[in-house]
Amino acid sequence: MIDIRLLRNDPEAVRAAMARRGKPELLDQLTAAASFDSQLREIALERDANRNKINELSKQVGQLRRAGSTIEAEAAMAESRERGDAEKRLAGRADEMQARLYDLLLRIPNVPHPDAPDGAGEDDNPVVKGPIAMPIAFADYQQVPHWETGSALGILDNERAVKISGSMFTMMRGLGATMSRALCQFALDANADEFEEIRPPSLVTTATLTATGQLPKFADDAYAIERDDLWCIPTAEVPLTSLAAGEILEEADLPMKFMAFSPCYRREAGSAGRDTRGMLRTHEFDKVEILSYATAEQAPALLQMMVGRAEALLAKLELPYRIIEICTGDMGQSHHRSFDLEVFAPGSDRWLEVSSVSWFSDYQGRRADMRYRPTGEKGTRIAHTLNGSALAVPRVWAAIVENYRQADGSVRIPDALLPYMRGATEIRSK
RNA sequence: GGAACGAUGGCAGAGCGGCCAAAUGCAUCCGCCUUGAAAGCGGAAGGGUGUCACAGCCCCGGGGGUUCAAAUCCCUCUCGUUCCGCCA
Repeated sequence: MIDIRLLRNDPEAVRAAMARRGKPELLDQLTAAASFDSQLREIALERDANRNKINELSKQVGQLRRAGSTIEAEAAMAESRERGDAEKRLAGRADEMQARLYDLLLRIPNVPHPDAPDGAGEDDNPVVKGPIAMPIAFADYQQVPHWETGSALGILDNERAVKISGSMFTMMRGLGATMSRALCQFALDANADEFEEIRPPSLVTTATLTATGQLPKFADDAYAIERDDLWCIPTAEVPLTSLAAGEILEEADLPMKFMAFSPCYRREAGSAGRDTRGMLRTHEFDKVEILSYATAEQAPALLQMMVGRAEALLAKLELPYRIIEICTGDMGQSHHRSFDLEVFAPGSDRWLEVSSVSWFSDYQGRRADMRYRPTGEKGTRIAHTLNGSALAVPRVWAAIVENYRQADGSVRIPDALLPYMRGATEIRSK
């Protein structure tokens, strides 16, 4: 959520920042929120004054009773009773206004960081680094889509995945399955020096999915288990962000860094027909996520650090990659500043987004009610959150199968994964 | 799924419908004492909203109700503990 006080005190600054997202309706939402807010404050003021009077009268009743002044006590009770009706009416209106304001605020996206590049959509995202390790030309034998190589080698069996679960599910077999797990282990091991490993639940409550920003606006993208009022997580970001929900942290403990392996579930409601071949877009996939809680001051350096962490994995896997920054028109709802890492897949002949690292400022922290106590200061502040995919398995798997394909149709295992492959150095058909 | 009990400040733990934002202990912070520390003594200290600052208002798991007045009574939900049932 954006800071309603900031909108109240400096509406022009918020509007100017929000305008950079290029969606005029957002400005209308800001206007509506500001109007609800001022109405709410007006009613609350009146309600509180009335409550104060009731509280005072009630106190008097007790005192008068004890003093034996029954008649005066009766009078105070009568007056207080009358005010009770006004209290009900005012409280009802205030609650209603509060609910409307809250619901609206949940749907308003974060404001972009001043340094985030302007742009209308994904075509305007600037490349900020790379391409790195990009060959001048790819060999013919590399320009084979991973789904062809995968089924030829028996490591990808999407036909049966579809039989079992329907379209847009995938299944790896043999050394393909092993390599999938190897990628996760590799990503976890590479970050274990600084990030605490968490194995979070994959099913979460509505409140948890609201904190990160998926709800209420993007309910169609998530799998719901309605009978139990639970949701399948689309990323480990969701449970990790709510780890400290409702808590007050100490500044001395920040930044806090976590990593988690988890399955990720996505309905892909808006992308029917896209990337239907292979495993570039599936309803369920594995991912290792890294995430930090931080102060506002610590966040920018952490963002760079986390981009560096994700990059290091691609470099160690010796895949061709580049880093792009997300422009204001393409930014996700919760994002304040965001970078994507892309790997080139010569068989699919395209760049694949394999990681997204973002700073959410206090947007998620406010939704999750996650604060910290600044050392030597009174009060609390909303914690900042940052997260990123360390490694999303299927697309990296696909990129490896294409980049590492050899002239005889086999696939060499990247050196970085050798410790996790039970001695296998390549994958070839039996 | 059934039964019983429970949920109060960082933790533990009192709390008669009004004198309760809430005793006490531990932990924390600041003084005094001490060469320094411990002990001892004295003091400070919850969160939110709101205000220039006060005031005011809200918060005793969530929601609802009774009452002039609710941490306290009633209903309900959630969670926890124990026992039973089931089960990787």
